[in-house]
Amino acid sequence: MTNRARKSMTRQDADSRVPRYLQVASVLRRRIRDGHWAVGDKIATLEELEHEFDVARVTVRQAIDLLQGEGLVKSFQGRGTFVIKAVQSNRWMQLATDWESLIAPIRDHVPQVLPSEPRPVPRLEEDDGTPAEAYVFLRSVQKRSGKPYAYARVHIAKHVYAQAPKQFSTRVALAVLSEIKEIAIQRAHQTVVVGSADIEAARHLGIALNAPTAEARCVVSDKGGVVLYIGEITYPGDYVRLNIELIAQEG
Amino acid sequence: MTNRARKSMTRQDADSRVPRYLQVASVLRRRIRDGHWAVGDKIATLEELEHEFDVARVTVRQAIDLLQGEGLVKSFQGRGTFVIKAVQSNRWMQLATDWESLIAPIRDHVPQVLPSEPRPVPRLEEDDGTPAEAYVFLRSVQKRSGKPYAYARVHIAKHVYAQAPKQFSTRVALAVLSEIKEIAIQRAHQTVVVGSADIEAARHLGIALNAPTAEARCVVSDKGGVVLYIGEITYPGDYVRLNIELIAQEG
DNA sequence: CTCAATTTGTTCGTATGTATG
DNA sequence: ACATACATACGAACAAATTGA
Repeated sequence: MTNRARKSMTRQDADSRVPRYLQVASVLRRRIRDGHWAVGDKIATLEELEHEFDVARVTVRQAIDLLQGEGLVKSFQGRGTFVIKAVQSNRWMQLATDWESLIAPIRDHVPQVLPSEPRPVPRLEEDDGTPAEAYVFLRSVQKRSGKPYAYARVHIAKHVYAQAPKQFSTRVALAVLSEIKEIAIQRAHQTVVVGSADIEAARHLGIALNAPTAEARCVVSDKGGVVLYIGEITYPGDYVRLNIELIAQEG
Repeated sequence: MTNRARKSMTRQDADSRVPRYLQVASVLRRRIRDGHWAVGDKIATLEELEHEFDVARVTVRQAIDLLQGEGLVKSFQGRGTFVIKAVQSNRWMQLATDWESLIAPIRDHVPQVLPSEPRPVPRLEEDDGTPAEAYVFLRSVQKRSGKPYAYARVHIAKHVYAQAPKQFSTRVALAVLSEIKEIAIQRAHQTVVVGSADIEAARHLGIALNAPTAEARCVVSDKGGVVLYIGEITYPGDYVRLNIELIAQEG
């Protein structure tokens, strides 16, 4: 590698061994997605991009060839490279921030249940509550128009599961849970972190190993503080969006 | 590439051109981080990993060499590879879900203000409110023990900025905003999505181009529905954590 | 119409990285 | 550790198409 290339590297070196042309490609893809360049626009010239990213001509080309393969842009000799397609309109799987809006949209979803052996209950955190005596473990994939958008690993307290076993294996667990009259939910909370796809998640969501994901962990407990439900749900990173009202609008 | 390797690839092919040994390394790193293997534990054998990831032995070694370079594990001929260091304890920069807990922790933070030319106000969405007449644009980086954890681009309505210009250039804008008595905040909301670092963000946060990030967009408006503040804040993905109470616990 | 500037397309040689068996 | 194949990345030079003066 030349000195010039080295110079532009900082301490991200270690992580940043992702091929340069892929890095460049994603930045360009993002600019198109974010409307920096609209459909019909001419994007920056090879030379400009060369300088901006401090890479060789051929490397920029390689990136643009990728986008061209995706049908996003088209290059014309002597004229430039033009955006010919907008990207992703069906984005955003809304992640809920309150119980009702969490349940409502998934009430009628039909998860595709995956075969699963029992799995030890994930460690509960201080705050979560006290564990139930036994749990049933379920795994499923949720799809929307054929595309998977969520991979769920769910533990349900055995005595809860027993009240509607068929329901739990054909519908979204949280929806079922919310409908069982016999149980009184005292608390439900959710933690969301940015993660990256492990082998399982990559397979079930059809994304690359290590692709960015949002990992939600939802815990529901009853009046006694007993944890009834623990759901770990992985979403592809580019689907998820969270809306949070910090100070709510009045009327 | 051999047939064997090809076989294990699905449609993620396109994205998954990231070198295999890097993919393997991150998965292993993650397992250690998540406690799948604790300090002192022997991790899976080369042979097991070979089969799990369907790569050649040398490729697994390459991944393990990386971790060894990071001081995470150590291999012993004839014995196996052992975890010798836990990873990341100071994780989690809590992202707030209500106004008070958003403000409180950053009240005393001292942002490092970056030079910046004026920038057009980002497009407001339907829901956001009506724009003010003019905005002041500020950029800053927030650090914690030397490490940057947030890169902020902020627009503040000019008439608000004018009430405490010095404050705004030395303290976190939201904190200042919340203290100005003359203005009545009617609404504040925040949107969080999973993104990836562009050139700017990568530079200021010291992470790799395209590394996963959390992108928060916070909008504050006054009684008249005029937008006083628009903050776009980028966090490194592995710092951010959101806690959401869906059904709050009572006393 | 010609000329120069701009911009993409193509090719060569070289070096290093990745991955297999 | 070795031999092999292919991918990534650089720089540089030149070709070909387009545009506008």
